Amino acid sequence: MSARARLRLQDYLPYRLSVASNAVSRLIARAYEQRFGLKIPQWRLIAVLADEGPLTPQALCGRTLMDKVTVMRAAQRLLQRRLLRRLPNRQDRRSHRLALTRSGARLYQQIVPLALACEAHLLRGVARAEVARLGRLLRKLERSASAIDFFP
Amino acid sequence: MSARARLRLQDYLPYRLSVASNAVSRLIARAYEQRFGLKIPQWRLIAVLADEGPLTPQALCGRTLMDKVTVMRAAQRLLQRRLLRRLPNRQDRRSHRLALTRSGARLYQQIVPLALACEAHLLRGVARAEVARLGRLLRKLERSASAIDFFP
DNA sequence: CAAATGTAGTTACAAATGTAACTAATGTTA
DNA sequence: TAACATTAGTTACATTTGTAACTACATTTG
Repeated sequence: MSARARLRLQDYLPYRLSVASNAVSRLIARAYEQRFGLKIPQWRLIAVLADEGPLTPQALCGRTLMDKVTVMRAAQRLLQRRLLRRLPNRQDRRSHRLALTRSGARLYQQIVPLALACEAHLLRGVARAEVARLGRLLRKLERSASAIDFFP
Repeated sequence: MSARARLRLQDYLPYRLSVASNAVSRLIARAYEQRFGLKIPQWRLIAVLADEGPLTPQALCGRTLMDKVTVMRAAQRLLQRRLLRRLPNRQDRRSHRLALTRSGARLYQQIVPLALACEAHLLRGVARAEVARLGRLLRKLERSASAIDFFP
């Protein structure tokens, strides 16, 4: 391939994906920060714990795909604010389970409508079927990108 | 809405988008870093300058959607490595235009095939029409997300 | 079961990123 | 045109984020 290859950044998928994701993250981050004083990792922990009940930090890493330091820092802040508390873990004394407190659960109930409204705003005018396709495609991209350690 | 609202993080679009974008960015970042010693912002400048010719930092902000400090830092590194050089700007003496050097252009020619291969790998098995739809959808999300300053 | 190895959570440090202040030039208008 | 406001680029600082070391417990294995 000696012919002068070219590439338009505007149409380059990784670029488009990054720009779109940054814009969306910014929007969400501001919304949660202003209203509830929550960073995105904190919100993610709350969302998962509300959905699945008490989990170890380890398990939270798996569910949120954030690394353990990120989970740790988010949890620390939430513990300070008494939105989470620690339950002992009999199976493994190195570990513990994190659980929402009453006020954590209340906060969750307040956030959900905002979260759903954000999503609805972003997807306004997009057909349900297309949203579903987008979801599947994003998962596929994620898998393809994670599948390899360094590129061919 | 007093009924106990719920939200599955796994199916929440902003979450999926963020996770997919992170995975892809990671992949690309490693590929460029290892082979060419380039960070993503540096690669973006090169890509745009190769495509459009000399531009001011200001103009590069517009094209790449990165802020001026990011552009500045990327440009600085590329100037050090003599992949870029500065051309004077007669219209405005505060400013200057950035241009690829010969070796910058050569590097670009080396990167393009890798960049295209990365994209192809990510999109393997996805129909052209679907790729096009994805592109449009990502642009739409970006616009919706940028359109408002803070949420309703 | 004792030594070695691995793992969960934590802490400390380094690098990247964003925000705000600064400088020099431009443009605006009274 | 002198004073004021704005803009491009830069620099400095604070925050965020990722990486690597550390501690306590658990698991493996000779």
